Amino acid sequence: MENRAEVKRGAWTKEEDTLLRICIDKFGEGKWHKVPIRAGLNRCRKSCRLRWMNYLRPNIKRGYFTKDEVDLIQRLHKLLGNRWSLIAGRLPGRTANDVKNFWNTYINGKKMPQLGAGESFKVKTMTKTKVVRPRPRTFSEGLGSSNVRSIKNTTCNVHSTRSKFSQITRSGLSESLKLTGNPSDENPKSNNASSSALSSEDPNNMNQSSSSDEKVDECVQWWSNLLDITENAKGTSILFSDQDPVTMELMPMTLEIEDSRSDDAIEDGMLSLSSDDIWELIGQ
DNA sequence: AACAATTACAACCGCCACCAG
DNA sequence: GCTGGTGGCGGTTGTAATTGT
Repeated sequence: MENRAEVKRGAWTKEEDTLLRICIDKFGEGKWHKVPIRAGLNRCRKSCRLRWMNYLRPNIKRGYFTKDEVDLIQRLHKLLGNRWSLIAGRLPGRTANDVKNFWNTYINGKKMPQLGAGESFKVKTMTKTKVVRPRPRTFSEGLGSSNVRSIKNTTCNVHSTRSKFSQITRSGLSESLKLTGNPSDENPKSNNASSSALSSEDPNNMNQSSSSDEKVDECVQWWSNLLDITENAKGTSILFSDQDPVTMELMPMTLEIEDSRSDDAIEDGMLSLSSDDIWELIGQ
């Protein structure tokens, strides 16, 4: 544990940056408690990690946010709330701190965003929206409605206008996620992999994989698909069919749906949603 | 030019989850 | 099951730079 009175605080000098960079180059990321000693820095582990993650790490993009980035931040924030690390994970080169600062400065504060050269984007006024936040939930307790029981053993098939037909199946995924709601949260070390996986995502290829190496991709696909829903909700329906009992624990959106539906909405284990339902859920 | 106010963002703090012993 | 160490996150603060008066 660091002694606050003894470690240096405040702005980093170039010399400190150099020492930290050399240390990471030599030993790699991680083992942050050893970094101050290895690097010869009189800084706490957290400070070293933060400096590296937010400033020194290669490929960090600095400067103006582009229109596309702003748009993506807004949409992801609508979905995820203040889950800055998750949002930043979908913005290559941007750090969670950058995104958070940007949001607090420009969007939350209703100010104009910084734009790339030639951009004419004007950020629209944000209104309070219903955020679909992933939270670990179980069907067996707490909710207690008949609907919960009726769709307890389900998987989720998502039909969207763009992806034609996408099936989200997460067999094996629950193991890696330990049955909690947020893929990236539960596996933070996969964030980089998630970002890279997104670059090659194929919205038409959402089928499950049994390989453990591809679990991260499935996590990404889950979020991608959810985002897809928000973009293409017109004419979208979500259907539940009998399968995989753990799947629903990873589907907070369906839980939201479930909570608000009447018994009539479910027929033969299937729940259909109109586009209005979807828009309501995502706060449009 | 001097000072005040505002902006931008780096850095810190406290908390939480996970894991090993 | 408990505890301490660690990594990671979101909220908040500090402060240098910029802008306004």
